[in-house]
Amino acid sequence: MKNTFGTLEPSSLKTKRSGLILEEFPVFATLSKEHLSNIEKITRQILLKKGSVLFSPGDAAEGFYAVLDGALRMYRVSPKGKEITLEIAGLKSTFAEASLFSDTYHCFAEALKDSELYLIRKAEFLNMIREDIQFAMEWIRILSMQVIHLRQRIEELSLKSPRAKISSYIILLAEMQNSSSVTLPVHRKAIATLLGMTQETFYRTAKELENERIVHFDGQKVEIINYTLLEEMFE
Amino acid sequence: MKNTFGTLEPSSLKTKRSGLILEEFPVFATLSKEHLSNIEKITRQILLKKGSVLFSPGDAAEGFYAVLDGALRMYRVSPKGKEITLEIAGLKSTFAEASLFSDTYHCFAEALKDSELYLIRKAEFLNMIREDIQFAMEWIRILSMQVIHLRQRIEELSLKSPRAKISSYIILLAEMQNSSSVTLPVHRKAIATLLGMTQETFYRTAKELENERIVHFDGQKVEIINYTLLEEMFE
DNA sequence: AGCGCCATATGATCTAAATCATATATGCAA
DNA sequence: TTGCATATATGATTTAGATCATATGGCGCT
Repeated sequence: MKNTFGTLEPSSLKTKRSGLILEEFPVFATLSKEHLSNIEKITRQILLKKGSVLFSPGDAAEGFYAVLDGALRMYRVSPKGKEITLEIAGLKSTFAEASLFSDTYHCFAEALKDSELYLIRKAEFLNMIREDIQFAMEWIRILSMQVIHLRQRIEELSLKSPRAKISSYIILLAEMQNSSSVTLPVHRKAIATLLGMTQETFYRTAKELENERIVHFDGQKVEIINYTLLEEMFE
Repeated sequence: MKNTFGTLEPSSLKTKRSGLILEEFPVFATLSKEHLSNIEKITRQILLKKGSVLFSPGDAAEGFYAVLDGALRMYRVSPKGKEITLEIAGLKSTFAEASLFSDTYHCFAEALKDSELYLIRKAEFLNMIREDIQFAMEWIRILSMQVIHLRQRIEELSLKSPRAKISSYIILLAEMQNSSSVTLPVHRKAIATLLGMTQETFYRTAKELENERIVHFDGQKVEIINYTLLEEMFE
């Protein structure tokens, strides 16, 4: 099922772009055009077929990645073979930033859809930081924000009830996408795993929330009907 | 029970120290003596009584903290009043680093024991970074490591079975303390909460692991008897 | 020394979520 | 277009962990 590696034909790209592609990434929002353009100079485009594995634990860390199209899942495999999803990187998100200070990757990264990525090369990026204190400060800020975001994820996982977890996740998405109509980055099965529950429980609980007129699911779209009630789901 | 604030008499300090106190902090291990000494110049000593609250959500962020003695718990309170422990900061650990880029704290910090802290002042610290690219690079490395550490916590929480969580936590402690005989930073009740389970489940599961001759509990000490088996507890 | 509080500890019961089982819908591929 | 694989969906049963109850032990305070 999972290819060791897979590439797409460049011709299969939906859109041709020009200029500063990374500009649209929330994580880079505060960077100057010059910084962004400098980053884009040290990137390499990567096209991945759905199911293909980008890297595995122990692989030499080449840098970190920006998701231009598609979605990837980071996961580890326990000794007994159980997969634990660490993160889902959707559209306009970055992942594996910590690889800058590690020789190797420490988890699997697998494309959940056909995906287009930028690899931001490690050595070149570190040089950019070293030579530009302004940029270093920005990067420190970005990492600090990441720490805050991860703490939120931890909080989310600690909320034991499925409805609390799902509500928290939908609110997170709404904040990221800055809209009350959010798009699930990947299929529900993968989200269930990310939130540490079974598909069955996810579907059932989602249906409950829908019956209570708190949210409305329509394919990959989720409409938040009652934001206040949704926030109160944290028990 | 919880005081709004509480201080100890300086005379109650167990030890008088001199020189570079922060040198013994793993997180600062790679910093030069000069950097360390510069950091110590911008600290303020804080003494806290057990149960007192250092900061609450919304309080102006003064900086981050280093635990010289004692232990603190960071937690949030859900709308329904449930407390979620985000982190336990024990001896020689730091916390609230992300406050450098936030105007306010976003959780509660409560002393679980009488504690001695250094507050590392925000503005001064940011200046130190800005004026020293070497130091900035080190701080970026430290934040990156933090990101990795938080991801491990997420993985730990996703492991659903209590024995997997407890095993994972003991291994984490063993790695941090670099020994097969680890000391629990705080009482088990608090650890149970951190790991997202009830005290009862923690005690029971711990006893199981003890009966299976995998670990041995003796007060705050935990002896790892069979490291290999412990690692295999991740189901 | 004595009291009281809280951590530690364990049993009994209850319940929510996992598991097992299956059915329908949907998207992709031949 | 049909067919297969996979996502979505839901019911029945099982079970692990939460909850409730209660007991013991150790430490600090007066």
